Amino acid sequence: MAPRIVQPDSCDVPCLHPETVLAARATLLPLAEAQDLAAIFSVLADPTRVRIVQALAERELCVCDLANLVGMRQSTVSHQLRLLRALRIVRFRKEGRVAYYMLDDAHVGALLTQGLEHVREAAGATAHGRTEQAGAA
Amino acid sequence: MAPRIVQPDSCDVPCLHPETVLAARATLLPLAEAQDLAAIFSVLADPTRVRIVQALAERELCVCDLANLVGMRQSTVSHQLRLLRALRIVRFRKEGRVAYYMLDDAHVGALLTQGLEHVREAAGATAHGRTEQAGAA
DNA sequence: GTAATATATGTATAGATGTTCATATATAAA
DNA sequence: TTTATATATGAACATCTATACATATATTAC
Repeated sequence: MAPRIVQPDSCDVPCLHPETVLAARATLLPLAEAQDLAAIFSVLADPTRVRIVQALAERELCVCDLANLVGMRQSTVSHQLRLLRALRIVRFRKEGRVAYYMLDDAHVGALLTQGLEHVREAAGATAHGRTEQAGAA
Repeated sequence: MAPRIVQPDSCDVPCLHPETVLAARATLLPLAEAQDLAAIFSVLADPTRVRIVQALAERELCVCDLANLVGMRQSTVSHQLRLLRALRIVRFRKEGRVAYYMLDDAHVGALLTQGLEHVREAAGATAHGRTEQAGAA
């Protein structure tokens, strides 16, 4: 995300409203916190993971069932589950050689639900990347 | 996000619990919806954008002030603002040659707030990308 | 023991992303 | 008109990411 960490002493442009910036800086999220936050949202920033998380929010599923559900390779799903496990988003119980995954983070489930409401409200007016040309790009 | 769109007819692995999968498929998010959702979360999946959005949630700021605030080049901020504009997350008013940006999407602001609560609750137990190795990626 | 199978992991790769520099555009000032 | 400046945009580049294939590991069945 940060190819070249240059981060100049302050900036390359002059500050038009130094006092406003100073005030804003007082409530600016610390970088570390911004990174944590970004990390959480990154979890749901992928359609496949969104589906996995949403599916697991309703019932536990084994890996091959998940693969069938989302229509992707077992290894693909396994990689995503590893990521979700590392972030404590999901956990699993093992029964013989079958691993049953379930959600382990109510936060993320709640975020997903809230996001879903927004998408359904907006209903194509806002964040589409499909038919509409998503803004004045 | 989908380098090779292979999407086999169903899957490469057998289904251990066909009925469960069938049930899950009934409530599975349609791909389009999952993509919209992922797109929204992608907005906040970057620390710089998180900071920009959070700052603009409190007050309007011009581009160069924002650049100073987040410690990045003017062009960098401008590119991010373009993205945020395209997704209707922010809007701006122009006064002379100065562009004052402000938040234009309460949804995203709310998501950010909710996410922030979670981060502060978890307080380093969950989604860090710093000292802990946030995932064996 | 061997064979079968569910899951995990190593590696490769195409595509996406965030940042930068250089430059264009637009507006104000002289 | 010329100059200065705030913002936007084009292009390049390093890095990250999501997927796939191949294979390893673990567990059950034989």
